[in-house]
Amino acid sequence: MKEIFALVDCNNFYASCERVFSPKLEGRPVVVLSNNDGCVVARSNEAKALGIGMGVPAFEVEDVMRKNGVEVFSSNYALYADMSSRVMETLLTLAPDIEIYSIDEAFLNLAGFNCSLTDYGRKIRRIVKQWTGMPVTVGIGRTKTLAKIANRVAKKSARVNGVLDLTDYSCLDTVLTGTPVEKVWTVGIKTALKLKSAGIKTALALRDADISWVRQKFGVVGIRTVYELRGISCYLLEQNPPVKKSITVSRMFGRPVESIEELKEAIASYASRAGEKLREHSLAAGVMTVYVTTSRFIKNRYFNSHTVEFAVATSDTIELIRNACRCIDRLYRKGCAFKKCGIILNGLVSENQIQKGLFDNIYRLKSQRLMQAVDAINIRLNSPLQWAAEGLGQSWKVRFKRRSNRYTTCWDELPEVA
DNA sequence: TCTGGGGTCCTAGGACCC
DNA sequence: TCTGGGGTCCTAGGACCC
Repeated sequence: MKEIFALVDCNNFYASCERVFSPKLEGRPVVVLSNNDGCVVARSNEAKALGIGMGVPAFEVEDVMRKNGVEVFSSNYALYADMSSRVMETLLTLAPDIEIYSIDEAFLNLAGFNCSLTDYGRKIRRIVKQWTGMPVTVGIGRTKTLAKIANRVAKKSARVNGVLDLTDYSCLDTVLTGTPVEKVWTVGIKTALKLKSAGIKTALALRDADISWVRQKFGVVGIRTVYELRGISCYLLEQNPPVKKSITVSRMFGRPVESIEELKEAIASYASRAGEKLREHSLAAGVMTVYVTTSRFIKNRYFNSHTVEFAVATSDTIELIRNACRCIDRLYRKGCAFKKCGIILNGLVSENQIQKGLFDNIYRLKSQRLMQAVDAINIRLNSPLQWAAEGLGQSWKVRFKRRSNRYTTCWDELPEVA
């Protein structure tokens, strides 16, 4: 049986999450900012119409936002993650095989559905909106790449009412002609430039490009994209989330950090979070990299990193913090105004496949029990336990000046009905 | 003054082995 | 004088995704 993919994509996801619990935002321009209220990461259609671009620094659009009364929010990850799982659970009732592709997108396998796929797409839209409040768009195609293109067109064209089915679609060539090559999935900024300089400007031109030339210039990724545009599926539905290969925790600071003590507090708190993530996935890390950096936007940027290998893979927060702080001792440079630091864990292994060490002198069982106890307590507490190394004041912490309430995950912040 | 965070895959090139 | 060839593994960096 031939594959049929539907891509269900939440419209302006973060902005729509804010609207669900604040209906007065309906019809108004809404913008959500990244960590530290730095960049624009989501915009309602009204905000897009004002010319506010994706990813632009907030300070660059401050004037236009103020003049037009744009509603501005800091990122509220607790809310967005919870809304995402509500949407995904709803989709699971509408199609048995789904791949959760990102926080706001899922691929559905619609092969074998004996009905009008357009009608089914409309049903998906209606039910997701009714059950979760989230507006979504549905694009349908014979490959993931074509489903992506269908979704993009459905978002832009009011005529199709949020659903476009490109399987057996008579105007497929017209759609591909109207799709700039840089909008094709897997074609990024560099590849698009190379393609355009070779005269390939649309998805249609890429579909009809010479395959050996594509292989030579763009490798197997390029080949797959061309085949996908031709309706030959190269990317299958992946229902089981792949095993993690790395875990990163990094944040910009709320203000420049110059003292080694504060740098250590920050890295300790990221190491603590990294340990939690390891244990959430029942993993242990064999390798840890710590990096520090000053601003990307100054001339004499200082960036440095240091990697340590653990003799025995670990998920023990105390061990992570101790080693991360040692890394900071090596990386710190006096007089630098640090803007960010981070920790990357690699060499991940399942916690029941840890290779024991002959000369290991750490009492692992004890530390394991301690971590279990800490995790269990933190699940129940609103403000989690902290390690002393994380510091008390934490004035370096990221800013979230305009965060909305965590309506769905925090008892103190439930929506109120007047 | 102010510029996010967390991932994956692929490839080329070096190290190393027989 | 003359210095092979083929294979694997690992890593860093590039490119891309949301």
